[in-house]
Amino acid sequence: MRGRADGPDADAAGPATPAGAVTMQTVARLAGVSAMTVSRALKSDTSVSRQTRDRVLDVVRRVGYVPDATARLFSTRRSGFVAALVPSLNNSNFADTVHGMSEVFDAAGLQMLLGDTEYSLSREEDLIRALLQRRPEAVILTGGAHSEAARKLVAGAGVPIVETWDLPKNPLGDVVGFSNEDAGAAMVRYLYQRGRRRIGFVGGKTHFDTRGTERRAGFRRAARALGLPGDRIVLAGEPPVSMAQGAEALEAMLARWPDVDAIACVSDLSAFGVLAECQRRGIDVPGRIAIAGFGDFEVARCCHPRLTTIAVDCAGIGRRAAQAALGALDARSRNAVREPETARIEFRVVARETA
Amino acid sequence: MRGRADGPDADAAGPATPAGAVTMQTVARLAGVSAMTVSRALKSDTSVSRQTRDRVLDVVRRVGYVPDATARLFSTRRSGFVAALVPSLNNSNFADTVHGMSEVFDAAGLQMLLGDTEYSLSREEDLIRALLQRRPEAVILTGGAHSEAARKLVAGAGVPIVETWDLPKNPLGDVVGFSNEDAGAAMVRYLYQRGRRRIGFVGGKTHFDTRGTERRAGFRRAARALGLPGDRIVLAGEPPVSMAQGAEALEAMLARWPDVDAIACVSDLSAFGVLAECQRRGIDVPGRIAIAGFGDFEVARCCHPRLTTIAVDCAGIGRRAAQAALGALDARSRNAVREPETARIEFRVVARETA
DNA sequence: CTGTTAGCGCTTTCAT
DNA sequence: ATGAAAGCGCTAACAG
Repeated sequence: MRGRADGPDADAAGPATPAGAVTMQTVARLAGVSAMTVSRALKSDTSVSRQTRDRVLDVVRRVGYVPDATARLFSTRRSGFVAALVPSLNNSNFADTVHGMSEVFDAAGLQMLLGDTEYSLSREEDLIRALLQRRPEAVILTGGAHSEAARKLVAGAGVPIVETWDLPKNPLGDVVGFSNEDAGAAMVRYLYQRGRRRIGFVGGKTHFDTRGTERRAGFRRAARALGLPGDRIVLAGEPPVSMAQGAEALEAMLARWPDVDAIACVSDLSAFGVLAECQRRGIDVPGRIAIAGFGDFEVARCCHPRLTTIAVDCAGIGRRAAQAALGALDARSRNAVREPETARIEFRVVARETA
Repeated sequence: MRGRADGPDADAAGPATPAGAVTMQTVARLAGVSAMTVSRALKSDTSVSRQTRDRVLDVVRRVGYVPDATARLFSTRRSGFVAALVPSLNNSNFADTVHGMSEVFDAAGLQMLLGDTEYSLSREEDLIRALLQRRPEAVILTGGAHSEAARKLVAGAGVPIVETWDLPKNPLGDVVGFSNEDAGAAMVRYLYQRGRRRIGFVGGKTHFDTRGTERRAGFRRAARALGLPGDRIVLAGEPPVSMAQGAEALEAMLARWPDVDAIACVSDLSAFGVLAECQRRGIDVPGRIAIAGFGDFEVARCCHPRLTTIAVDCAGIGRRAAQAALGALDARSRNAVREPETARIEFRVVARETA
């Protein structure tokens, strides 16, 4: 029990540490030492006698004392937090990236404060505003597109910034990403190589998903460079484009360009939707239409036929982003100069059965 | 700019609020008022003259002052945090639940501290230990199975606790869930109704995924009650069971029980794996084998043929769990008594094309 | 080895 | 309408 003393009335707001809760003082009193000694005993400071430490730790166990990280970090003028924003937590690619980050940050004793921008720049700005009030020691953003206000906010926070999943023109700090445009182009070239000449693209409607937009731009550029039509583009809806929207996009694509012989999709989710819809309509894949996705989602590896896609080391992006943040933090603590770096992550076309 | 004064040396740990950063004091000085007045102006306290407020807010904007939530909440003896643990963030069902929670908590001005237990009770315990140091104002756990130490820890924190996605025998506080055993049983009865008599089950190996284990128990119970064999169970690997493991499980199932005419799976992911493998082998679904999943994942709604499954309102679980936490917090703040409640969430069999 | 003092940035409370 | 003092739980720095 945290042993809230039975004070007359509870705090109005439901305090996390109600008056009368066990604090370091309580432990100190019970152990007959000063708070400072408790503090030292807790951090295995060698300058506490074995005897004293044992006595203190015993009390700690008995009363179930849990140190208050907020107070500790506050007094240290640190927050122990890192803020990380992703377009969606309900997306296996970003979930993997978050997982990669948390591995590294956990080991460094930093807590992650997660935000889900829902592919909206204004929501990103709001989240940044809210999260900065927690004084994160570093901020990790997805992509390079941010509102002007958001850029000012994070830049003004004076903490390391890492942008991921993209190669921004004007980075705010470190970058761990890859060129989504190149990825889009690579897929077109792959399809060309496989003999496809009438290639379409299925993507998201708006520019909020800048990565998707860039893949589309890469599609167009590469198609034209190869002398293919680059205008066979179906915008399937707001990002993130779902499987169902992929299915609908097939319909739209066939209505407008019935002779399409390959469809590159902004993600495996929409690609799988296209595939399923082809199966429903009895369209042979890849016989009549080849399909390609992006992201190497689990479904792409498992479905039948297996989806050709582009694989990126999502968790690796997260780990490297976290390491970059730690590197910047470390340089700062050593008062060293450290130029922000851009790490280009590999992507590769994974040839499977649909294209 | 947070305007770090050019102090001689930065703090050793890369402080979130380095000495010399803009604080309320700075703003106060620049506006020629006391910190207290700044504080009031910021919270639109009416007891500040329009003039003064404007002047203060002007300075705030000019220097880009961002209030320090840690300090504010610390002084209020609150944390503004809610801790939420899920078995996996990379699982659309739980991601939806988290999303539902964050909707409600955002509106209440509470920040979520997320933890990913990776289906491990010991990791759950570690996470609880770590998160409690942040003094969350409420704790939301998935399921009712926790280590003894974990139970003690959260119970001792003296904050509202909500358990989700299950109906624990000995709840720690509020519950928002459903009987996974009933869900497993319901699917068997559905398959029976559709004429299936040789039903198998594909699930996870260990007991860490208690929800999966319960669905399996429900399968067995219902099968026996109907006079069917209840032992056709393939354990496909550690939870969460992947699509690929589902595919492997089909092989194992057919090797041992070649006449199986229906396969109920612990989740849509494994079910989809089974489906894809059937397609690969030219096994007619549902002609020769019916397949059923759980969770109504996106892939289940979109694949071909569409997966029969069990749907749960995942986001709703999150919202209701958050509301329960807020309810408990509110009662506490009003010093009212409030008995923890158990909310039974509906689930329903969604009949589609695979069964 | 242990204790004392001061203070982190903010708000609550009481004065003015 | 505004300010001054005290303190939230903890630790850095210095004393002993």
